[in-house]
Amino acid sequence: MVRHLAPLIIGQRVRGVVVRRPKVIAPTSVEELGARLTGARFTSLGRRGKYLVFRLRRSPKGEEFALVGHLGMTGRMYLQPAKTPLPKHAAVMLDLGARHFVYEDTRYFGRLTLEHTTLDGLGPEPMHDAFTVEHLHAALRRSAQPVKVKLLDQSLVAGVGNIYASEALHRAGVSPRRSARKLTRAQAERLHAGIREVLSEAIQFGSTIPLDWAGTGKRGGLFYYGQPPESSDYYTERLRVYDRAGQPCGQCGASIRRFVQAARSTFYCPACQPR
DNA sequence: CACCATGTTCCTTG
DNA sequence: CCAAGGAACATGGT
Repeated sequence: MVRHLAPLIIGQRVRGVVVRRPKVIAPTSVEELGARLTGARFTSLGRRGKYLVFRLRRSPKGEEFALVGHLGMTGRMYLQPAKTPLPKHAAVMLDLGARHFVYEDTRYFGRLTLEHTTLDGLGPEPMHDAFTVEHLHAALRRSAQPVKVKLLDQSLVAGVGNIYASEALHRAGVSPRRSARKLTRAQAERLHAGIREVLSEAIQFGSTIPLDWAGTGKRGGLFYYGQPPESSDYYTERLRVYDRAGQPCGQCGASIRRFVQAARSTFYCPACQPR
């Protein structure tokens, strides 16, 4: 998403701001967001964990400030022609002149705010050098929680969500039920590799297929993980366990199982990931 | 009607 | 102070 949006918005000037759901900009107020953004230009766009970090400044030599976005589970961010009406669940719209930047979110779990201190609590980027096997192993040792639950902790490593937590554990051959502190060094190594593999492939996948950035397609915009439609070369199945309960494991043929941990679904292969 | 959903934060309990 | 568990947030799909 960052790679898609960056060239579209960098250099663009915000002419106006419309907030339809004040909740998503909290604790920033509607007045504050409008005052800060109106007249400012985007200078860069980056990402930290699951957060998008927009940088803007109000004049060529003015001080940069950050606008932080998060998509929650159903968020979408895209540009559309200025004349196109806003979607039903548009949360925020930034008027860029000929085009409008739209943040829509059916469940309104996401954010687009000037508040950025939440970034300080994030763990290392999984694809950066700071995320080492040693870091992962040491961080896991401090908790008795099941390893799957710990992978969702964004202070341990930033950016692994519920889908990829199950996927990474399957690649590592580690049971999601295993207590984090009981992982061996060898398991931590495989999990470290599994996390990087699954994220690399997901990013590769996302940049290879024509994603529906406007979220208007049937398969819902940002990414797709269901059954591949009959006549499409794009949507080859890529998830090995997530949402595949009852289906055979691609590695061993055993039936994939689902159970609930910390109120989230976990999927695993009982044969490849024994307790 | 019941249950499920890609996430985070807040509250309570120990 | 911390860890852990559960509810809350809000809407739509099955």
